[in-house]
Amino acid sequence: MPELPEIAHLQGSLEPVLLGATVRRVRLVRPDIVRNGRPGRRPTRAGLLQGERIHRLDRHGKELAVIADSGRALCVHLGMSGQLGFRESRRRLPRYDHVHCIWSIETPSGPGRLFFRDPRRFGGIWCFGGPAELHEARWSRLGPDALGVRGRLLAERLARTGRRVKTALLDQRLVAGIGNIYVDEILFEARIDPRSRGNKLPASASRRLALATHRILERAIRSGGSTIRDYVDGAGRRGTYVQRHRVYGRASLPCLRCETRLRAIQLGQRTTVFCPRCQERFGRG
DNA sequence: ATGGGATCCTGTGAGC
DNA sequence: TGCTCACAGGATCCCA
Repeated sequence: MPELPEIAHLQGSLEPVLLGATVRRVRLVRPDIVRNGRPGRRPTRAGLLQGERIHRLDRHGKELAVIADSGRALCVHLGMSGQLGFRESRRRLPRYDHVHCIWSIETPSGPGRLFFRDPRRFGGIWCFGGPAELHEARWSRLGPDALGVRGRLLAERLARTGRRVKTALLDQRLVAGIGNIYVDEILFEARIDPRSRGNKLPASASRRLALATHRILERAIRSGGSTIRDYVDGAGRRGTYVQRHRVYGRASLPCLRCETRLRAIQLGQRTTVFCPRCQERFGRG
C-alpha cells in the first residue's frame, strides 16, 4: 500500500515519540514476519531492540529503519496493507487482529506501545546488527531514493533501459520509493505517456520527469500521503492527498487539463490511468 | 533484456 | 442475506 510519501510522513509522525525512547519489552506474535530470521528459530529479543534506546529513524524508498543507540537496526516494510503505529498506554490499539509485533516503550512523556499490523502479510521486519549490515543486505540493492535523486542520475538510469517508463519507475532497483499511485501522478504531471520506452525519452522529457517526481512526492508528503482505504500514520491520522489525485482512481473521468476521457490500461499487471491526449508517447511497440 | 503469469495473503465492494 | 468474483497502495519468482 504505502509508497514513499506515506513512509516519509509516517517517519515524521513517529519521531517525536520514538526518539530517545527505550524499548522495555517486545511481544512477537508472528515470528514469520521477521523475514531474515533463521527458519524455525525465533529472533532474539535484543535483535528486536528489547532493552535498547531508540537513536533515530532512517528511510530509504518505502522502507523505514529504527536505529538504536547500540547501532542495532530494525527495518520495516509495510507491503500492501502494513501499518506501524504508536499509542500511549492508556489508549487501546485501533484493533488487535493481524497485529504481529508489539513493542512496549518508555518515552520521555510516558509509556506507550509501538505496533506492527499487516493483514495481508506482504510486509515484514528485518533485524540487523548495525546500519552497515542494513545497507549491505538491503538498501544498497535499492536505487537512489526518489525524493533526493538528481535529475541527471534518473535520466541516465532510464536511458539504459528499453522498458516502458512506468514499469521502470516501479522497479525499486532503478529508483526507490515510487509505487502505483505516484507513478501515474508523476507521469501525468510530466506529460509523459506511461507506455513510452525509457531509452526513447528526450532530454527535455526526462528533465520534466525528474522535476515532476520531486514535486508530486513533496506535495503528497505535505498532505500526509494518500489514504485509499487503510493507510494511517503513526498516530492513526489519514492522509488527504487522494483529493488531489489527478489520474489515479479517475479512469474514464475527464482529464483535469484537457477534458479528454482518461484511459485505463494494464501495464506490468498494474492498472494504469493516463490522458491519451496530453501525455506524449516516446517510442512505440 | 524484457514481459507475462503465478504466487504470497486478507479484506472489500459489486453484482447476482 | 449470502454467495462468487474481481480487485487492491508490493515484490519476487519462473518461464518464454
